[in-house]
Amino acid sequence: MKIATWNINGVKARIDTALAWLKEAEPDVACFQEIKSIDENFPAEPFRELGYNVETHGQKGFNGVALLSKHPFDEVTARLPGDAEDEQARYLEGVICAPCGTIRIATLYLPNGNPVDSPKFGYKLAWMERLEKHARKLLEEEEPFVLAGDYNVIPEPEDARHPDAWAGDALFRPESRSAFRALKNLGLTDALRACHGESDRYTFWDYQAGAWQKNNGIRIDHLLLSPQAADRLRACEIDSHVRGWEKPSDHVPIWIDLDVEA
DNA sequence: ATGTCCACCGGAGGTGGA
Repeated sequence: MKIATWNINGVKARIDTALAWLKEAEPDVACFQEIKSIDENFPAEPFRELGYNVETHGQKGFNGVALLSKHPFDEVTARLPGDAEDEQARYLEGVICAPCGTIRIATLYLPNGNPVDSPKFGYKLAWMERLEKHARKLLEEEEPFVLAGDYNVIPEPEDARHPDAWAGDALFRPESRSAFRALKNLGLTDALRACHGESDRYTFWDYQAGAWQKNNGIRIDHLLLSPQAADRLRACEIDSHVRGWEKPSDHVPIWIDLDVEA
């Protein structure tokens, strides 16, 4: 079963690119972030024509996440628990019913957190604490699950081409990295690092200053796996070539292959 | 030397967000 995640940076602007990639990659499940659309305006039909069931949790103008699955959904839940006041559309979790069994998959768009001297950084860290608490609860079930998305965290220096340039940025602040480590220390597996030890594997290249051409990238899109999912991890790859397409997102898809019959 | 892009509002380009 192939599960992918991709910050598409606007579904309206990216519809052709997204459809082209889905046709090429043929994931069973795709997690999208930054759809920048309300649910009513999400162009679900072209995705349905490719055989996907579509679930969205959007808001006007920015943020917004979506789940696409070739298998039917069961108990889809929007919003990360822990703050009833949080109106930002950043989390959608669904249980997928595949012939071989069920798997829980979340699409998440973790707050950027910049500038760090603003309330945005506190919001990011609070959101990460809520995510840890929620993951802790999911782990009690001892079932396969995947937390996939744009974490807006550079976990280690080797996850940036120029780590020094990110010193002080919310994506690389010790507090953000520590919160990401805390998540992993619950017993979750960073799929890319489980499959590839070497550096120079990035998922984001800024639109500015020729970052893609210079390979000035960072790794901020991650799939964290429960032990029951990690046991079945066969592969994890980054579709970097998509960054070189016409009208690209600044992020590229990253996917895993799990050893379960799709 | 940010050298960019997206969406909103409103009906041209400024603004917020990344």
